[in-house]
Amino acid sequence: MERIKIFKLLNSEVPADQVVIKGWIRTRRDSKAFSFIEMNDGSCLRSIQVIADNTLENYQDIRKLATGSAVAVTGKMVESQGKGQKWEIRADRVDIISFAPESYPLQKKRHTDEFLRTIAHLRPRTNKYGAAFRIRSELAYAIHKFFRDRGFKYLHSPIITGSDCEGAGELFRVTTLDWDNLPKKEGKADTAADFFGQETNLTVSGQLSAEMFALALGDVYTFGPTFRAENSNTRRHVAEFWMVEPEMAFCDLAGNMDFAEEMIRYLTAYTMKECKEDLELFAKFVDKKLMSVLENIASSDYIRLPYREAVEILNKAGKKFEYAVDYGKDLQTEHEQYLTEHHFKKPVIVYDYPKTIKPFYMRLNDDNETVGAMDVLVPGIGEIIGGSQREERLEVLQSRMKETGIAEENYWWYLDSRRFGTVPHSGFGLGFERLIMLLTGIRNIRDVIPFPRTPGSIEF
RNA sequence: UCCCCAGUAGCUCAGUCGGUAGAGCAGGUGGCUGUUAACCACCGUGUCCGUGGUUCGAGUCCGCGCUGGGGAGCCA
Repeated sequence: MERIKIFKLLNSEVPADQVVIKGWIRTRRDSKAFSFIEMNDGSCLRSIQVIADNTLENYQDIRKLATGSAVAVTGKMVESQGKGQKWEIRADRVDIISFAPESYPLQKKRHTDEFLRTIAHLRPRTNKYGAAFRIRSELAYAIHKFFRDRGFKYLHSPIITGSDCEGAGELFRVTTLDWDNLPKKEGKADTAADFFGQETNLTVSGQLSAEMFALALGDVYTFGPTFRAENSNTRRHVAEFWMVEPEMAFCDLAGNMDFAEEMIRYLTAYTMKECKEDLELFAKFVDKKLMSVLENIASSDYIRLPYREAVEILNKAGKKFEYAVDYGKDLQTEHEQYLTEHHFKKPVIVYDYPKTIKPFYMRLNDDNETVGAMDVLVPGIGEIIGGSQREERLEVLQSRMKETGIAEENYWWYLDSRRFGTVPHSGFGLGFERLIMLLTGIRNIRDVIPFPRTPGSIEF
């Protein structure tokens, strides 16, 4: 008989004569005449209750089943006599697939997130992490659906790159050179002898590739892993994370902001609808205000605020910041928090930043002083999206590269796009893990990615 | 990288003024009950993160280190 998933059984309207379920035991409660077994197969948050009668031939072994053991149960699904659940399985057979000994680290009680990080290979078996990673999976699907419904093409941008896009942080070097016997040239590693004949790194952004394809396919997006070798130790940073980067031809900054807002709203509403049960766990145990936060993000209009006005608001705030608010400096965490959590109490899109604090590819505004950049800031997380209208004018781009010390010869192909049929275009990057944090209320990024990579830590 | 905090049983923690450690949960045994992270009784559990020092004596005080966490910077 074919196995049926618990998710399907629990949502059934009618009883079933014979079903087979396979999963892991969460807890067992024994009676004189029978045992209650809570079984979970990961298909949903809820477990199903199995009644194992003491007349079963292997009942003595069943009594030894501890939390974490794997079993296959064949039986009838009937209405539960007890309170607390609609259905339960009356077992005709309980086949033990494997035992989990008492050394199984997960107990039927709450563990700290810190402890669970040390057993990241087992934590998806807990309610909380199971829910988080089901939501992660649903969100990945929702992202593809969102773009596909809007005619976007999915671009696979390279993971190994020779270019240092936007100098966005430290890079991970990729090499096949023998580190114990490094070929040298003039005292330095001879990168010409390396696999690609030059220095190569893991990508920090697929943006430049995406721009090339936006100017061919119209609207594209990338969605894949990204790497930053920054030595940052915060609850919002990991060295390997996933980024969503749409790039849209014939789109200006206003269109870019509209699209970013639409996307976050869509993904929030999608999660509220499709991940209801799992979300309720977070609303109950992680962040009591989660549902009203999500409601706010899904339905309110986001504030649009030029950088200059943001600085004015902060200066008039009458609040003493640790870092002074100064036109020409980037907004600090405390400034972003003030705007999103105190002043507006909703997502804020800050745009038109001074060119001095932004990379070369952002479009220069007519004031010759600011660029068409935009950051979406959300309460609790801070920057979740960073994007811009790209500089499509060849000469302006070239002079910006000169100003910022970027060598043109490495970007000849990028400049080609401005030589041949250049058009206004825009795009942004959304941190996938930060989105999951926002939607679940989980406070640490290490808890929304299966196996987090942080400085000095890559156990799994 | 900087600042702050923490590290005691498998897990979560307590440990007073410096006198060699104890609760709950988990585990084991028995009982009871259509139970709900069940309940009751009994049983076992320690490199007190490491290292050096102060002291008659250090889980406790001091130095250094390691690990974890929070905050900042950088950013998504």
